[in-house]
Amino acid sequence: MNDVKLTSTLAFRLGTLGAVVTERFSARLAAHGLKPKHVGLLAILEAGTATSQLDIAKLMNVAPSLVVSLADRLEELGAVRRERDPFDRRRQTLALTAEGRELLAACTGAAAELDAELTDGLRLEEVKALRSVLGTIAGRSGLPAD
Amino acid sequence: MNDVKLTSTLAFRLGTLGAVVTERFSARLAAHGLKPKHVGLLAILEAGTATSQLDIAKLMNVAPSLVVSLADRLEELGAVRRERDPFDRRRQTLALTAEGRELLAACTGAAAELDAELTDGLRLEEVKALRSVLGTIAGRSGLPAD
DNA sequence: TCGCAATCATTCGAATTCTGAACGATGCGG
DNA sequence: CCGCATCGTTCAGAATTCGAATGATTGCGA
Repeated sequence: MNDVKLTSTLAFRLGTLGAVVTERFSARLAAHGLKPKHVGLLAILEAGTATSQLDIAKLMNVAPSLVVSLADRLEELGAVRRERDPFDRRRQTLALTAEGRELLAACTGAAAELDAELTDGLRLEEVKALRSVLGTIAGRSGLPAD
Repeated sequence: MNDVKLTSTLAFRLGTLGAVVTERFSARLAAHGLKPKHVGLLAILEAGTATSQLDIAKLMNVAPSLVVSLADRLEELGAVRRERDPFDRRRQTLALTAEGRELLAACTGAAAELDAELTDGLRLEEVKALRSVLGTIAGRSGLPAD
């Protein structure tokens, strides 16, 4: 008989740990008036992976209508400008403003702080290995790998 | 200047990856009529970490009222029996039934399958290291460490 | 022993988050 | 020019979770 513990499976652990970490990240982001998904959108814009709202929705695995409200909020904060694509006026292009870059940097800093808490006491090589393996798993799951 | 990418922070990656993995786990669980939290509850019962609903709620970082509906569902499936604690009749203790054990085993198997998909192609030592590090991070975050 | 505050489970209304089905505007092939 | 697909938007509602109110029970202090 196989007596694997549920709590030691990656599936369960990544799920629960992900929820806890997101919660903590979200708490830090609250100071900036943002939620994790807002920051995820900013990161996509900075990476240049997508600019139209529909493409962003696909990258984020999220309904296009959700991108609308995320963009609304970000525009309200001056982090993002909405521009009609002149070559296809159906498309709304989202452009990162200078404030948007600052905001993203601040939020990335918050994430880095949280990282420091999470990995406190761990050996550097362990953390590097962790990042590396999570990167490959993420990449294989359709998420950005680096 | 520090040009850390948001997507490479553990905070963000654990969050997004956790969401994706939970989604996939949830899809497999649907065949058994359960959600991840139901299975988490069953795992707590099997581990014997808590039996009263309130203690379970604390362990799961969840409102007591949510445990009620989770337990309702599990009782409905015959996976769990509700018994009044004879020494404190305010307390409802949840007891795993034989079916509950089977169900948990099946769900743990589903998680293990998912693990295999996630770690396919990775070296065994990498996976072991991943489990180990995630275990310590989880333990430090108030989650079961093994 | 009586009464009162605390504890536990439960119910229920509400907040949050997200999706999916419309709809209008725009682009494109014939 | 017309039908049809695409994109953004709106909006109703599904899903999940919490928090406050309630009732039953307990334990404690006077």
